Amino acid sequence: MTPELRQLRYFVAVAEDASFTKAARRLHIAQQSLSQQITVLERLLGAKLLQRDTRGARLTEVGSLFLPEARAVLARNDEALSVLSRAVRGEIGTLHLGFLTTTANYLLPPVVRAVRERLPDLTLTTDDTQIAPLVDGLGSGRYDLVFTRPPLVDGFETRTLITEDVCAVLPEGHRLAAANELKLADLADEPWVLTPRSSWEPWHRRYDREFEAAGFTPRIVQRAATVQGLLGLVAAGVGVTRLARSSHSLRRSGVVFVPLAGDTARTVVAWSPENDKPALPGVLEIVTELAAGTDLTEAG
Amino acid sequence: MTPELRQLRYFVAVAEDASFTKAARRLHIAQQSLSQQITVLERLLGAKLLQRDTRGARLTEVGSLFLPEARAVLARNDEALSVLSRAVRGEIGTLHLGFLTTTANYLLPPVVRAVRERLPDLTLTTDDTQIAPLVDGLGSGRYDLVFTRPPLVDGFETRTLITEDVCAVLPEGHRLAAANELKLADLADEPWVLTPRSSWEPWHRRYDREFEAAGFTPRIVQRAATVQGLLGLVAAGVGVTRLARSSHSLRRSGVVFVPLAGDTARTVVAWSPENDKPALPGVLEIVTELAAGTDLTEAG
DNA sequence: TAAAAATACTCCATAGGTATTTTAT
DNA sequence: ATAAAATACCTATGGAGTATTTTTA
Repeated sequence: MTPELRQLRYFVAVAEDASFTKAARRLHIAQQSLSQQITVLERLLGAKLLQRDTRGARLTEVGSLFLPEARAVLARNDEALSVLSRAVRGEIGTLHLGFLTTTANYLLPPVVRAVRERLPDLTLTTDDTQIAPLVDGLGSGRYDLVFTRPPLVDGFETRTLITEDVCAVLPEGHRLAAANELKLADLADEPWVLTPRSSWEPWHRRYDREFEAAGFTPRIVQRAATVQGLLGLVAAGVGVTRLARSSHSLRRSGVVFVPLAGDTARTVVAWSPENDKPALPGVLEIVTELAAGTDLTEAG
Repeated sequence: MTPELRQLRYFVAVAEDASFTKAARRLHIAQQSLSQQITVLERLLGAKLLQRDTRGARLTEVGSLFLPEARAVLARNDEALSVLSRAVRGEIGTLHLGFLTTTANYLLPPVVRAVRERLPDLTLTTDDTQIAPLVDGLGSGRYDLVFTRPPLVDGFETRTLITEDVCAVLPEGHRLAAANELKLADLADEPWVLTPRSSWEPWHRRYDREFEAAGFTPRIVQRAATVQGLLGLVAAGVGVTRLARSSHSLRRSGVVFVPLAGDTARTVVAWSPENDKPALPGVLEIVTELAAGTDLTEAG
């Protein structure tokens, strides 16, 4: 049998006060109870720790060798509780961040920097990938927070970080390239390049509604899975497309971005409501403040 | 409130087995009791440590941060118990050795060497002084073991380490200096030098008896408190005295040691029967073996 | 439905309280 | 005679057991 922390605490108290009576007062228990507990402890350990006499109690040699040990066990326990408390407050731990490839470009560096500054003992991992594995990873717990573009799927919480213009993306020299602003309907007769439907159905369902609202069905001449791919096709004159303004940072030559009137795109941070990692709220707070205080699309 | 070691042990067991049922079996308690204790622990700590589902239990993030902490507390406790056990076995601790000045000369180095070799983690302090403070220190606890010459006073345990000849100490050129052996009565008419009675009454009471048995009362012409002092007086021709043969190591010129027939002196190690330092029996054993195996008076 | 954990209850071991005795100065 | 600890006895908290229910794959 091994002692309990309570008994070690009692022993340390008696040793410190060299008196059962004083120690009992300090511990808010009766002297008799303390006396009994120390007796139990000594029997448990198979060693006399204290020499009692009529003026109090003194440590035996074994007791004085054990005292620092008992203190160390209690101190280690305090340390454990302190680590736990930091963990509960979300100051330590690990958070896995996932970025949509197109947003990683400008979002990842300031986000990581801001979090590391405010929560230096929190370990962050980052990853950037396509929308489908991102959402999948959020559901499976591979990511705790993902930075992406809605719509996602039901069952996740989101918070909007950035709202930005959506632009028509035209090859340089295109007849509409000089316009200050366009409407989606202006591009009704253009050849289009878009991402494959399979890349993320929710996006494409929204596109469907928006094209329908603009009164046409786009003639899709080619598909490319990535924004870089789309930009390449536009630059090559294969067709036009429609992208958030910040995508401009991925390719600045051969293409022209013209705002589409009234068309905006949101960048959100999303998480699972079942994810109870204590660091989540704090990091969300940091990220929200960051987005409110700076134009993050400028970072790219 | 802070958890008890038992609860930490339970938590670690569940975490290791990822199952309340398996852990409960291993801990020899019912699953229901274990479940209840972990619930209490979690409420106590204000944190969910384990995520339960139908196939067992997994650590939450907070739980996995706390697990190594809990293990560390338990490990520190084991360490404390191991230190205690070494203390009880007398392998660690401090022992204060006191040597009678005249014996320190040849006894201290081999004793300290032998103890340090067999009990390397035992701290020894050594001191050499006159018989009176030595015996006083043994009673007050300032010394745990003293190496001295009997008789002491009642109330101490002793073990004989060395028995050696007692010699008449004569100045060089004395008329009896060439004898192989003398009797105490042969020195009845000599002028004597002795230690002061006040230095240690029990010795002097024995001297009284021995001189009486030899049929004379010595004519004491001078007193000196130390053996070195007596030897100086003898060398100066002031008088003769009587000392253990090993005292020869303190002064080899100007004096002659002639064995006194049938007269022996013992060197003992003494301790208080109230002294319960665990290291005492082991050190006594070592010292006794040392004395049995070597002629310690040769060391001087 | 099956396997695991949670809940409800019961029991009893023991921490802690009160009264008193013992011990050493 | 006093001050401290030990002892004896009582109470009640809570640890552990048994029976049962709940939950989820």
